[in-house]
Amino acid sequence: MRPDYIPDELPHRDEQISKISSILAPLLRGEKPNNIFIYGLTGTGKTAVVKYVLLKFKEYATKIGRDFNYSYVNCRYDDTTYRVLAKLAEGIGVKIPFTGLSTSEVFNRIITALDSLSTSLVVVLDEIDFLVKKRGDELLYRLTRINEELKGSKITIIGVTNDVKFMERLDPRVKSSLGEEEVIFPPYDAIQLEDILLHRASKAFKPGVLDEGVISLCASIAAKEHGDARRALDLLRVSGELAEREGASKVVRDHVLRARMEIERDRVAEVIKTLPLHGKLVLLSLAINPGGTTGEVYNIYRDICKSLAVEPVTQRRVSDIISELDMLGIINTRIVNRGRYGKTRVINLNTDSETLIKVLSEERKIEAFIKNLRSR
DNA sequence: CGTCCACAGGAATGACGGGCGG
DNA sequence: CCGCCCGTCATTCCTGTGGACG
Repeated sequence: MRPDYIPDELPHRDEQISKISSILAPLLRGEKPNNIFIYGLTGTGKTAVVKYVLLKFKEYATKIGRDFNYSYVNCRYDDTTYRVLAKLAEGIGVKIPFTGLSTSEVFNRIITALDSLSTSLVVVLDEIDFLVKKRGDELLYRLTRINEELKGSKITIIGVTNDVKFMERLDPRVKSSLGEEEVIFPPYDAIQLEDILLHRASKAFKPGVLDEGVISLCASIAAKEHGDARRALDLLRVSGELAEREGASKVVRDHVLRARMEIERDRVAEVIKTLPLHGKLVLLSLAINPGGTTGEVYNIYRDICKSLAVEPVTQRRVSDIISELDMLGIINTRIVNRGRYGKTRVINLNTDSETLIKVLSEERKIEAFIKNLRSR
């Protein structure tokens, strides 16, 4: 049930699998496939499909004696030019020290190795938007042009992202090269999610331990949250863990509902932990006064700052903090025009305010303030 | 029909701390 | 190893805006 598990069957992704396969087919004839750009929201199976297809290709290629190599790089974790290149080198069996070389030296070593190997290298750049956001598209540009320098081998790039606007930020030359082929992964609907869950559950759970309706409940909850299969699987897994912890003989619907709460609380707690102090204070103001406008929230925020003897930030900054909280999915904002009474944002919580306050009270500075608040 | 409210949100700039690269 | 650069948080100043009100 873990998110990094790659199943041997991927329901409802046949279309994407066959499309990617046909794009990569030239590999089996020893030719260079087009570069591929893959787009889809989180939990739509992008990574699993790409890994799956490459695995199958590798198996088959080995069998028919048409070998090729591939490297998988997750740019969220390997977010420097050096580390991406090192991963890439790893894919063709070139050892690169974890530090000490200049990037151009690594580049040269890769080129030399590729020339002598005369193979095809497929590079998967997962969450490629992270790389570009941090380093720009220079590396991408060089990678797309590398084939011109190579004699023996060819490189194919598969870029994966969930950022819609990603392509717009690219250099046009990189854009046209990377976007030779595009594959889109639509979100799953509730019925498809149910299928996926059934499929996985048959391997992870003993027959009969899942009560009736448990799977469809997980599926419908996840479908409402943008058809994210990872969320659906997490929900089922945590439900199971919850039931196990309690020594229950069956996983019932109630476990799912509680698992949902637990996941939500963990997620919120995780986000809040990394929030800067003023982010937390603004969130506290929001929890005290849900449904308020920016101005109202700012007044409450200032009061909180005063009683904590903290210097408040400007309203401009608070406005940005609210936007950030919105992006993180903790709150919901809506811009309203109230004519004579101005234009502002109405802010609603996405999470139960009690939960928020409970999590926030773990912050030392805020703890006392909340105790005080409670006693009134 | 023009005003003006209550902000949204862009641009320029700066302090600061950590990590990259030479 | 050390300086510089870059990302983050923040300020200041600013222009933009939909519609109720007079």
